[in-house]
Amino acid sequence: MLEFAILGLLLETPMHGYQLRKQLGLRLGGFRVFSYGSLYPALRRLQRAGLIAEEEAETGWSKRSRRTYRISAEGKERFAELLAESGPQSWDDEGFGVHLAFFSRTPAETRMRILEGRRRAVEERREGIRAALARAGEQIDRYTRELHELGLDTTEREVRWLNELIERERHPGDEAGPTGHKGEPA
Amino acid sequence: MLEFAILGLLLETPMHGYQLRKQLGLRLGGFRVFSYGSLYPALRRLQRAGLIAEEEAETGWSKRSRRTYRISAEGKERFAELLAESGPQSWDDEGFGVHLAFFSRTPAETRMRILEGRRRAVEERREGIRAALARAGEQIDRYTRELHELGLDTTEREVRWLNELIERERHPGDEAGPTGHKGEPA
DNA sequence: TCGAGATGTATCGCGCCGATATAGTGAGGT
DNA sequence: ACCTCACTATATCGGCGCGATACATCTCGA
Repeated sequence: MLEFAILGLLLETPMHGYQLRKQLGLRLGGFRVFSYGSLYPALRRLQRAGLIAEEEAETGWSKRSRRTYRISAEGKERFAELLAESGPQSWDDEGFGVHLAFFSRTPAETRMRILEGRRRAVEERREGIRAALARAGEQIDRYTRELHELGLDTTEREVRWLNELIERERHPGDEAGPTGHKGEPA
Repeated sequence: MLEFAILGLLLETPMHGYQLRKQLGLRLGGFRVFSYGSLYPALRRLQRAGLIAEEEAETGWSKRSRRTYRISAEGKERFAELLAESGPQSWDDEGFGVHLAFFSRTPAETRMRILEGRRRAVEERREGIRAALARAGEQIDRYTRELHELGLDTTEREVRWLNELIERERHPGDEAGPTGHKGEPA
């Protein structure tokens, strides 16, 4: 997932590690932050695989060491492949978020599969919570119950949110309304 | 976190790994599921540390291998320590959820610190999202914006939810109303 | 001038994940 | 009577990401 995100960012512009991490945080909207302990190893993996390359330091560097990375042709291919894929890793919290960050570049068909897969995953989580809430009945810890209720509310909202996105995917061109994503009847 | 949860469950009743995992899923309401690849190593760590012990198979087992674990005196002490602690690991999604699952056993003072720490963490995430939304302005990807808006909504709700819990901690005894956790004025 | 804070790269140990292997148990169907 | 399927149960492996930590440079204002 990190590698996917790195490729996506480097596709737009070359960067070095530090910038990459900031951009990652920005693009992912704080819902996910990767640490350097993940980032640098990931960069080396990508480099070893030939998907990214270090840029030559054209400017006459005095001291300060920085390595600017640029995506390679193979990297672009790989990114396109990853973009078109959908599977369990695109449905969990993290994978979905990262995929969504590059959704404009994602083929429409894949978008649909990811959205529906995600919906299924969230519905399953919701049912899990419902089950726990029901099974535990009266004897359940008060705080746990509250947490479950929050979880229920959150998952229900996300399902509704996904339904809207899916609906819009099905009827493109209805995007006229200014951010009219609140106020649906049900 | 896993070890904390295991101790908490074993405090109630001895169990073997498989049951432990199911209970974990149930108690945590599906918001968190630990895999066996985490569970069994954790059990061995706890056993090595002397916090849990394997029960002798009293019943004349024929074949089926199962190991029933029971919490030790040291384990109980350790659990009490963990219960009373609060720190960054109690404020992230996972840590908070696990802590909450044993909140009834948690000292009131610690409950307060955890609740407030969590609120702070969620508020920070919320501000991170707001910043990303503002900074990106108009040029931001449509889907990313939607995701951020969902995240904003979710974090705002969680803050409100936390405020209610905190308020109730401050005024114990007002628990009369039946699940009246919806419909607060602000 | 000098120190704080941002920029920048890097590594280490460890916890957790997903996949996988292995196998006993119990209920239902045919 | 037999078979198969789902469930119960334990265990390991490689790999990824985390938090902590270390180190060095650059920038700007007191």
